[in-house]
Amino acid sequence: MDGRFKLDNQLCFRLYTASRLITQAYHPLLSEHGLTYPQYLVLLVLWEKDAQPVNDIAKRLLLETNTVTPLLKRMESEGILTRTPGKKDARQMIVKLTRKGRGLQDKLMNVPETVGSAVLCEPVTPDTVPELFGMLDGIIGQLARP
Amino acid sequence: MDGRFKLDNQLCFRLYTASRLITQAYHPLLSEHGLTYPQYLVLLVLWEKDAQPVNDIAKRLLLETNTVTPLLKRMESEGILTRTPGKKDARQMIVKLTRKGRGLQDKLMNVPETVGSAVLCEPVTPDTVPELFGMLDGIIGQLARP
DNA sequence: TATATTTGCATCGTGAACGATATAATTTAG
DNA sequence: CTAAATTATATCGTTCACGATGCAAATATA
Repeated sequence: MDGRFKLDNQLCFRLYTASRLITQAYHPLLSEHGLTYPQYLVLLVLWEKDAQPVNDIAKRLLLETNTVTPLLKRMESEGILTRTPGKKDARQMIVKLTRKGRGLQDKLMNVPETVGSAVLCEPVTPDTVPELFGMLDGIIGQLARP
Repeated sequence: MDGRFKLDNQLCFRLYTASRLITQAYHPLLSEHGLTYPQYLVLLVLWEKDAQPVNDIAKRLLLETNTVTPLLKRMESEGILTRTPGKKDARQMIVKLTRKGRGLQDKLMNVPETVGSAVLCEPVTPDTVPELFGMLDGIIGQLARP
């Protein structure tokens, strides 16, 4: 018996599962405001810097525009943001938060801490989280296509 | 400025991205054999123990049956496995690999190592991987609903 | 042994991901 | 100044995830 195919030896399965479970932890907090987790990520990007073209948002999230475009259109129809053609470059769609989109920040103020504390456990503490960040950043840097 | 909403401070975004990127790394290796990554996970489960009911497979992968059922039906139509009603309990569908499903193990023999080595980087080495495993298992154990 | 509850699986609808492809605007070359 | 190449975004098709719901078989309860 080789062990190379054992599920319990797979890094990817752990990442995949941990990612899914944390997303599930966000779900009740976000759906209360009509948001999904990827939509929340878009909000994080736009709260940091408003009025960005689709491409910049996609690059920041390491996603393709064919994933982000429909997501933004759903958020637009919810009145969270607007998509307007750029003036300098008519190909670009500039994405801008509405008042409602900006206002969501106040309503979600407690989300990061709620989820953060739900994740804390013996091997994952404020002390060890930087180490975890470092390893995940290493993997991401290794695999992200530039 | 608070920092709580900074994308770069989010554990979940890192997990989500790392998971997606590793799955992408599997993609060319698996699609060559007509497989997706979740289908590969099902194979890992069945290679370890063949002839399991849907529920056991779902539990092992921490997925719901409404995710696993369509996935298994696609694999069935590819001739990778069979689904037959259980004899003791007629509600259970027993999932069993075909010769083709078992044979895939040989064809995918090099996959774990290929992906594994693609992920290795400065902060993620054979020495530090157990630490990463421990932290991810901690998070999963914390969030998995029993 | 009827009836109620639980269990195992399936169906349905929605929203991602993502490869492949299309389209229009911009930039570059000739 | 055109024609070709590039860029920004969008569309399409397939496959997950997953909440909600349905249904039939099995089990528990009265």
